[in-house]
Amino acid sequence: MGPMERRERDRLALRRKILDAGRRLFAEQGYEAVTMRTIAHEIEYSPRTIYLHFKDKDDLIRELCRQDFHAFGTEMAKLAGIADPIERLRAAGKGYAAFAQQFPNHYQLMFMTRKPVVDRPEDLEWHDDPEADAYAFVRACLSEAHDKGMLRTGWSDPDLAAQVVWAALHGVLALHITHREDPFIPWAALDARVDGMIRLIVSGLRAEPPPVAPKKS
Amino acid sequence: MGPMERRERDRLALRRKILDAGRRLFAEQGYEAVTMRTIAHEIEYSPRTIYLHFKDKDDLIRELCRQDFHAFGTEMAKLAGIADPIERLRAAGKGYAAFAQQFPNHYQLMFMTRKPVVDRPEDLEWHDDPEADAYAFVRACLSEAHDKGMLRTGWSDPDLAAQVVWAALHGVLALHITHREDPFIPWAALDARVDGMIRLIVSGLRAEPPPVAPKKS
DNA sequence: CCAATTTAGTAAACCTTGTTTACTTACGCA
DNA sequence: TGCGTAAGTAAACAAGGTTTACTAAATTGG
Repeated sequence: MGPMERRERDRLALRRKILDAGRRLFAEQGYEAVTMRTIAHEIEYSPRTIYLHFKDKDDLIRELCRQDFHAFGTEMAKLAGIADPIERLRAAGKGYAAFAQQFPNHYQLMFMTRKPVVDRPEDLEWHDDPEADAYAFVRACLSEAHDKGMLRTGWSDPDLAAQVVWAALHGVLALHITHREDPFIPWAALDARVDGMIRLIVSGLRAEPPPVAPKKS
Repeated sequence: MGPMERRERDRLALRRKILDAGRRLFAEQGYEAVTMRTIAHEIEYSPRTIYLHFKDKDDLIRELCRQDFHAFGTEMAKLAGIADPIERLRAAGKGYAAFAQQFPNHYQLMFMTRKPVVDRPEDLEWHDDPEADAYAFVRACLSEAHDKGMLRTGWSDPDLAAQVVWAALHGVLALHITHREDPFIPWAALDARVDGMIRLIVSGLRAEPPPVAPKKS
């Protein structure tokens, strides 16, 4: 543990400090309201110092998103214990909406901001793992539901199904975040819209109970 | 028609010139990429001149949005001839998606940008008119469908239904616009997603054919 | 231990962009 | 003709992302 190690440790500590301050400030005030100068002031370093750790503001944001995506994916994965894939999906939808409601600025950064394409291959490696990637989780639920014959015909492509389901919920949250104060729309309560959308998704996807039920006759 | 009238005419002509240049540039390059200086240069006036017609950049944008919303609403109203309210809704969904696909920057401005609350009452007056307000159009379709018993139980609130339906489609288009180049998601074709969403909406909302059909037995 | 080099950090400047101030010009009108 | 208002401009200001040029500290090779 020579001086080199300590320096590297200090370096990482400062990097983390920048990330933590950035996350906090962004969460509180949103992307545009937080300036590099603000972050620098917050951590008591000069603005230039941030650029020793991140190429630019976008790079910093992207790193925050990366971490948040990962944490979000592992959060989703905790629902893996629910046996019924459609119930699992329902729970995932509730969790997704709760996250967006609790951290609208993070949601905005993660799902409502166009990020220039990244080419670094290492950024891709954690994907497709349902343990860490929320999209893969949803896709897996729908794939399983389809294989068990629980879906209507026409939903055999798990990617298409996952994208439609994701988009449906995203729409509710995106409209809430951008238009929540719009006086033109007589908004129903957000919870009602989220529940309504989940209801729409489930009744739109789920196959009708085959003949009815064995009890009736 | 003295000189005063001519001056007023010139004034309005310049205002329109600014709006036209702004619309064109915004449509091509998006909100952030277009600067007041760009617009000024485009119309061959000094930047200051724009401020004689619009309070600030936001005011200019808002006026563009206002016009576009109105045009969009009247476009929707052309579908009023379709008798079946659910089919009418389906056609409106297709039209909505086509607009977003053709003018993604306008769509972004109109539906994906948070606009400070406006207090001018005259900006509200054209609302609730299904002839000019796309939201009111969708709401009316769903209200009619409900009254004709075409919807499942639980969709008696036309505002909630309209907001859920709108959000579902919006989600597809918003994700397309912000994440279309995201390498993390194996996107299905946009048309497939739009059609899938419309299918999901219709099968999620429409009441099942009552006992089956009189033909079967 | 000392000098050279690398590294971390800073102050000040640069550049772009929205916006305003202070001035000029042109025109209608008495 | 001269006055006042309206249209227009150049230049400046302010904010914010980013860079340049410099300083100081620490590591390292001899």
